[in-house]
Amino acid sequence: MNFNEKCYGVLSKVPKGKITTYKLIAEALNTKAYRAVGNAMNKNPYAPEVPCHRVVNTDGRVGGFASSTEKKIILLKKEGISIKNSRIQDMKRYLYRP
DNA sequence: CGGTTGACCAAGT
DNA sequence: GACTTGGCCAACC
Repeated sequence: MNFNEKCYGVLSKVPKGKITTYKLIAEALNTKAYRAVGNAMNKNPYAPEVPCHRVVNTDGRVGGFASSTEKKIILLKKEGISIKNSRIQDMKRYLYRP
């Protein structure tokens, strides 16, 4: 099992309507490679299976997305998360921590 | 094997 | 708030 698969494994546990952060994923894997986690998401071969759009930055920013940040925001809004100016509103409310 | 790159983070200005 | 700096770790030349 390589690093990326572990990331996908953790991410797939995030329920719909909630979000998590790159840092939390790294912590769940018992490592500090939040940056490498971002790389893993960018590749994301398990596209529909792994909801990579539910991963945001620790400071409440949405972060990036392979297609476009806008697309990510739309998806999150559809899940019931309010976003303003690429930032999560009330992130604590939606945050899912392992 | 070293250097660069990123969907990052924390602390400083 | 916004922007900069230094640090971090895996993947890829």
